[in-house]
Amino acid sequence: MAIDIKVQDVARYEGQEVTIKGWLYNKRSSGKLRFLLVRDGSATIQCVVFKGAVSEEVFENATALTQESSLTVTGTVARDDRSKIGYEIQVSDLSVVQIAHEYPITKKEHGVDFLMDHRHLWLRSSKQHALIRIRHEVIRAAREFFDMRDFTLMDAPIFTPNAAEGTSTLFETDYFERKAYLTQSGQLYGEAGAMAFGNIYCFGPTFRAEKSKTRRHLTEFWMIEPEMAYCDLDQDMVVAEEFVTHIVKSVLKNRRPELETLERDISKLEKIEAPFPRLHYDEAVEILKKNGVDFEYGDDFGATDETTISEQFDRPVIVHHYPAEVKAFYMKRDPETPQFALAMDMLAPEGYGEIIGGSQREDDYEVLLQRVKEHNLPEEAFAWYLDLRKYGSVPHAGFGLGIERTVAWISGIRHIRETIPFPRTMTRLYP
RNA sequence: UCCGGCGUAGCUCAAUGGCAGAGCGGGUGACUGUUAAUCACUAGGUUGUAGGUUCGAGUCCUACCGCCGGAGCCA
Repeated sequence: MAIDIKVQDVARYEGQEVTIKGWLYNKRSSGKLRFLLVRDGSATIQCVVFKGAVSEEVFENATALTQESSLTVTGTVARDDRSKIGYEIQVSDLSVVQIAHEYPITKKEHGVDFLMDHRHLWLRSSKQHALIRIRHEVIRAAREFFDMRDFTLMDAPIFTPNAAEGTSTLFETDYFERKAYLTQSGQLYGEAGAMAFGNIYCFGPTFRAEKSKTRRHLTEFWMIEPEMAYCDLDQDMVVAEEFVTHIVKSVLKNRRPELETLERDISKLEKIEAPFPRLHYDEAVEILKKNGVDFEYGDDFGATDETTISEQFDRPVIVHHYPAEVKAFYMKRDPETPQFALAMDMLAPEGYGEIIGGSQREDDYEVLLQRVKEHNLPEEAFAWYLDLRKYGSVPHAGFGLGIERTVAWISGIRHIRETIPFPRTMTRLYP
């Protein structure tokens, strides 16, 4: 009796009769032979149908199979040096589940728009398969990191009544005759969690209505955001660099074949080790000046500035102490140099840009109230947030890591849209 | 929102202002070891839309639509 197996486990069944359930990835033929490349989601294996070894009906069925038809195959696992995975299956029986219609994605090249229109099918191809599995590992490792350190998972709401940093980039929705906005960040709620549990993290989708059309932007992206009570900026940076190191090491350990499928230069990832270089804003500006960049002191860094800075290092770099003027209202100012915020950004190497943004939060009630007013934010909407400073306020800090940018960097792919199953951009809402 | 590029067969692309083509995919057939198999035959077109210039427009001009890349903003 044949055993049901997953293709990835095929080596354990050499010489045995097995059954695999999958889809036809490709088919080649030569006279009385049919070579069926069958994928089952775990891996792909070549199944050889020889006319003399099967019934006439089975051979006819094998001949009639179209690309992506679903089928089950029974046969003997045999070692074969010509196979990329070392094994193939000599077919004894085969049954067709469904003959696929003409499959739109062919073995030849396709344009991005066409592939994105067929994203639901494109996910079956080897490169997309590898990317989604690396994404899974990044998320698994990220949660593992905080779980191991006894952080409590406390997710933030998606519908929010107000904005953390201005309303211009918010998606507005109808909420029973009121307005609600899709969240841009779980952070403010995370701060409530930190005061309740000490250390928490939240993980979920966030939404930005920015009219950005670059390879680093999505309108819907996933963010993991720890928030820690009794934590200052220095401790925040230590957690951030250990966190990113853990994620990279996990992907190297558990998803090496996928990195190879993507032809990632693995040696670059092997250099990622905490501590990361840290630059005060002033030092980062110095680097820009040295490289002849035209930069106005006091501004935030643009995309090309970030690339110039990160190119100086072979691992992620943390820039801290940004001018308070360009940063969010909730960030605490450095008591010794109040023109700077206790903020930090982590820039990924190889020009992948900012993957982490974080800060120590303002913990003084009067100062925070003043900031809310200065930024013309509705005071009543932030009453609950201000409460956190009235009832046992403590120094606290946190950060957010963008999953898709992290996956893009680790995978070495150019565009962020392939790092999420169904990307949402300014121009893409289908499928 | 601004700047730049592209739009021709199901897909990827050709075509000096002068007969609209190839490869892949589809169909039919050949082949006992193929690796994006190969070979032969075959079907497949309102050249993004609307105007304009011209004897003649896929090609030149104008507008619009769609997509791509970048800037700003950000993770």
